[in-house]
Amino acid sequence: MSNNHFKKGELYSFITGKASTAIARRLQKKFNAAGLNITIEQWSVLYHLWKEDGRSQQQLCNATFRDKPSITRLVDNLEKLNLVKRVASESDRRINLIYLTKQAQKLEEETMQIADDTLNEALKTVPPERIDVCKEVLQIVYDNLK
Amino acid sequence: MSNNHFKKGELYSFITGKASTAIARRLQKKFNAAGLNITIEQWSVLYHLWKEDGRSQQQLCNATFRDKPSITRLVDNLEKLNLVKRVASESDRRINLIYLTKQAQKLEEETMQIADDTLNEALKTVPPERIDVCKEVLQIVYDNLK
DNA sequence: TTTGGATAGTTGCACAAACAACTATATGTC
DNA sequence: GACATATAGTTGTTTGTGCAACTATCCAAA
Repeated sequence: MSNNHFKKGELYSFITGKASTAIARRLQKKFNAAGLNITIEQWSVLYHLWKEDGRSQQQLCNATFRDKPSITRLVDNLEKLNLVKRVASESDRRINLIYLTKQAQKLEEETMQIADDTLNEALKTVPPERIDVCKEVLQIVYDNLK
Repeated sequence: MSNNHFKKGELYSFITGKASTAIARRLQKKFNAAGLNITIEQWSVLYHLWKEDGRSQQQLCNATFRDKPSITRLVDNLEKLNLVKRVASESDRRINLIYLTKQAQKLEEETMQIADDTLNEALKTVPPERIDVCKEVLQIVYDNLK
């Protein structure tokens, strides 16, 4: 019978995700301080396009764990910022393939460095093996619920 | 020198908080399925009022890790739902003390049970000692950045 | 070949978050 | 007491999220 392990006082942070909220806020502040005019959510879309350019919006939904309207609007805003371009698929006209602009390609290195720094700040006092356990637990949580 | 421990592929989930997003969504669905007409964010405010009723909005900001405008609007919406009432402090007229209504008091048991169930689903396959490590790491992250 | 169901994407609406600018009240110092 | 400063809360704007309803396209079965 699983772990009736959580006392009331403990469940709150898990649900509200205070840690990831804190990380995201710090990262956003660093982006702003660097004069980078993008949101964390926009960055999370770019992140997956840097890994593989030309994904469809639906693929971005799966990758970013967002629903279709959210991606529609993130892509809208990224297009306004001239960071991506929608290109209709030739083989299936329902599909938009999303491509990075040159301007967006230039952002990869700097923003990844900032993200790296942010995580090092967040985790600087945590031994690597405990980080690994934490990552694994969060992955299991995600797999259990997704 | 800290842990240059994160390879690119690993930092994404930490930043985006996929696990806590998944938990929150599942909890929201369960609230909806139970006919409970409240959001997770509203619930998180009620949560702290159940622990101690009559807190000020500023205290709720600190407790929920939200800024003042966010709390103003959450309290607005909770008031519309007849779940809390703003009462001007006698000693300091800048302060609103927020009190639960009878209707909100009735929600505590049911919603806490649902939250408990949700976390048990999320963590059912995770050994307790690993959960503890994960909680500690997340707490440290929060303390490092808050 | 038509038709019915699935899939990709968009739009409208309500709610929430972050930031800046604002009002009102309190407090400490001269 | 007057003034500067700090604190509590509100409002406006932009951005993002979740849901439902919608359009367009594809595909498979009759």
